Amino acid sequence: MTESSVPAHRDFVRQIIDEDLKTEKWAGRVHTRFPPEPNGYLHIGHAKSICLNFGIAKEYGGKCNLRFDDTNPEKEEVEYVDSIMDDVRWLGFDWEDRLFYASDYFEQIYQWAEQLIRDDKAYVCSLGLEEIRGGRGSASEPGVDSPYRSRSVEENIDLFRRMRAGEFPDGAHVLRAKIDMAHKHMLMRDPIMYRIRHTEHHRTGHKWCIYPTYDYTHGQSDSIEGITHSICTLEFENHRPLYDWYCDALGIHHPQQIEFNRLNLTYTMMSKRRLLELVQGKHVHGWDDPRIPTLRGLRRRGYTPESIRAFVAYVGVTKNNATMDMCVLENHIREDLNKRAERRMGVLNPLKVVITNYPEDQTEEMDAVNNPEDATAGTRKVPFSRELYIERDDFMEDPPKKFFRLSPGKEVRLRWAYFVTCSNVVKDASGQITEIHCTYDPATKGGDAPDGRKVKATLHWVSAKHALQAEVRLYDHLFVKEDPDEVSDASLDWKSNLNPNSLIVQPAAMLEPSLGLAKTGERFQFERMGYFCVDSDTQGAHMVFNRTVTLKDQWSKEQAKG
RNA sequence: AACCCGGUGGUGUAAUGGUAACACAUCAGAUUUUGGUUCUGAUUUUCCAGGUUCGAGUCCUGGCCGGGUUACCA
Repeated sequence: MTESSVPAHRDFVRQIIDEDLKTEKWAGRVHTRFPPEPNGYLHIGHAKSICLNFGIAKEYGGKCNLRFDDTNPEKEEVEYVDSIMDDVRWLGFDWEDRLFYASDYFEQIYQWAEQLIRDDKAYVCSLGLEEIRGGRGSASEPGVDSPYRSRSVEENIDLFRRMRAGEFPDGAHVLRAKIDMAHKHMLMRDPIMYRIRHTEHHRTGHKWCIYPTYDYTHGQSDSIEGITHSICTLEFENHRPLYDWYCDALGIHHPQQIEFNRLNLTYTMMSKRRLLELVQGKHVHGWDDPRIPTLRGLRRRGYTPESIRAFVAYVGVTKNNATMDMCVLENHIREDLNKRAERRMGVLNPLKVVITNYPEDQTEEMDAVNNPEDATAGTRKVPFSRELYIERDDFMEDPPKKFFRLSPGKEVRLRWAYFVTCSNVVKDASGQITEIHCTYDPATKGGDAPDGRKVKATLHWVSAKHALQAEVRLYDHLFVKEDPDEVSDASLDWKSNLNPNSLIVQPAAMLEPSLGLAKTGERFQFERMGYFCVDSDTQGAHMVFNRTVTLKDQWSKEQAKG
């Protein structure tokens, strides 16, 4: 599972590359690329592609390019370009000097289009959008040839040049490949190569008013960059014949397209379109909302790049439709943070405790271990005094059998401090517990009983007068269903499965004072509660923490059983 | 519907014609100054039917089921 170890198992993509190296298909070269369209933010599904492409390049001593697939000016923006570069770097990958844009190749791609026209493999079609669709036929019936299919090379070249020159309005003409209107692949029935769009492009401005389509751009871009293995997701499998057709028709370097399965996760969704809908519909607070699986969201939530890389390596690469359990992702961040995160005490839902036999004005500094998994993390001092806060869930007046924590007459350990026994429960007029009274055993200082007696539970606590009050945001699954698309009746859609409790804010959690020094992004384990990180909303003394993930919790499972 | 691709425990991934395995999840237990961590054990698997073979999860044929595609998006 560790990412440094060389995996014994070779997934099918690596097996293909092994074979290519053996047969010297590419003269020993391995060159991949990660080709995002800058029309949205990257999510953990993209992380799989990034790790695969950059990872393979690294393993084989090859190269991986970052290339923006920016052929549709209507949807693409610089904002996305910048965020994508930032996310790829954050994940831990480096494209060195190989930052490219498909739009850099527009001139070459245009010249190749003229070449195809001259070779009688492309023509300008002046049918309208609906007519083109209609003419394409259907799965059961072949399409019919466009009346413009037999235009002369001269007329095609003239028309195409005038398209480029801006003589025609949007939609007046398109350039189509001349393949076969009866082909069994609908995609091969004279696909569109160029469309007229009088739209400003985020990089080329108004230089172009005709833009090439994905199919007529992607393989050519790969070819120009000398890519050997063009790795993409399964939904492009159908496009491979076209990819191959263009490379062959042009007679240019012809990379091999390989398709792998995309990552799906339970209780969330990866669709760019739906993520956009969540953001624009204000169902979440932006692209970096810690509840959505964008890389920025996960980052803000407290996920480390290491944990995401390890997770992605764990899920593997196949051609199966696969949905990973969210708990597997959560286990990876737990595993990472268990080793690295220092422990602190934080009471999320405070209940006042008075140690009645503890001196009024006394304060003691207790020694606390920072990380039991890492001796080099050292220790810290935690102030202890007569009035404390403990977790409200750690006390029950009338506990069930398997409840080990504090209840009347029961003795528990306060971590790194003393054994205490509950002597009294104080309630308000409505019967709400307002505070509890305990006595402590001075002989148990530090948390060990010299007489060897045991307690069943250890509680975290914070000294009331030393406590740092902070806002803590508790996150849960974005959706209540494993599969957000599962709805009880057809009038409902996936949004009806949004979890109304995916964010619960604790405005006044009580934290141990050492946390006041924590910086934005810093991660801790709040003992017994989970892993937390300092949110970017932190302003001076007003600190905000995000819960990355809870600790595994046997007691909550016990409770769920009823 | 057509075309393309897939079906191995609950989930994901191995086994590359030779004993079906690993991880997570679930359950039970041990250890524990976190009901965390760690450790031990248990439960549960080759879609179906034929064929080839000494031998099939793997190869072949036919079915069944699931997904993708059928855009002037990528």
